[in-house]
Amino acid sequence: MKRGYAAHTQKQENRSSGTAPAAQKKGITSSEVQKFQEMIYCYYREHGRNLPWRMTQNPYHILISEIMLQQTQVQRVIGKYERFIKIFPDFSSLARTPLRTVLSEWQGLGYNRRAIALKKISQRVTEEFHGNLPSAVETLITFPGIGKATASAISAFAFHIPTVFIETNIRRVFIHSFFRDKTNITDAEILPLVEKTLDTSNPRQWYYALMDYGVMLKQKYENFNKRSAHYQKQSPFQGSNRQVRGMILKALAGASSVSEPEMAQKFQISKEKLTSNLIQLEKEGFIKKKRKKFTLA
DNA sequence: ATCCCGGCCT
DNA sequence: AGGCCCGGAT
Repeated sequence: MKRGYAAHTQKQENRSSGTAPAAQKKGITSSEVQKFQEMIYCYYREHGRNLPWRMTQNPYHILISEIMLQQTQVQRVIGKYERFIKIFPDFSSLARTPLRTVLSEWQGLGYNRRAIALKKISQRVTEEFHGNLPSAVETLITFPGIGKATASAISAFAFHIPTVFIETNIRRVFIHSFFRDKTNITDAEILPLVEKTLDTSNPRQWYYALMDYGVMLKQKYENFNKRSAHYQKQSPFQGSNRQVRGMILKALAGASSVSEPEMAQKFQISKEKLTSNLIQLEKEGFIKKKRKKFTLA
């Protein structure tokens, strides 16, 4: 956990307190803002994580990392990220790569529709934006697989724009620091605090610090996010369609084509369940059926 | 069992 | 607002 941090993190000495005047409107004083920033940055100086996608300003690399990191733990992304950007070095490369090749590389990350989204994003960036990823949140959210959190993160990390957003680590920090004895906390309540405490002089570093602090809180305490109004338990994986879809795509990524009976034999699930999942995957553009055999699209 | 630097569809 | 989409590490 203890590790050196990148050179850019040392620039924090002379950051301005540009958010201070606005902070006094809603229940948090400028001195409270300053104290909070000090605490977060103090932890970051000691324990900040040095992650591969934090070493770059390349919008393509940051996009890949942000999509991979959606509901996927850092440790699992690290290995995949470096290999992925080596094999597909830029937007045009990913845009012209067959989906089956991308999906093969995606194996193990989960939520495979993200691979389709990345390819579509790459195609549109290549065709419509001359290979340059837009920097504005309002534009980024028009791409498939990019919602408000991912768009804001990309905008802050790749373009140094002081966007305001919440993801799971940020949420945990604010619940812990500002809503100690409250339950059912909505993101709408948290968002103004995110805005008021944001270090607008270096949003990239600030959000890195905030997230690292949130990771620490989770390791050290119970998960405060259970007090979020948006918290919900995940449905069981065993026996789910997610499991079946994963098995199908894994089988097709490892072979040129597989028939439905072959899959039924291998997976040991009901024919109805297999068929409905195959149909759904075909509808979503993952797979194709040719002469009774299925292949990746 | 629980969670992950969420998005999308209904 | 609530359900679903993946898979692995703890």
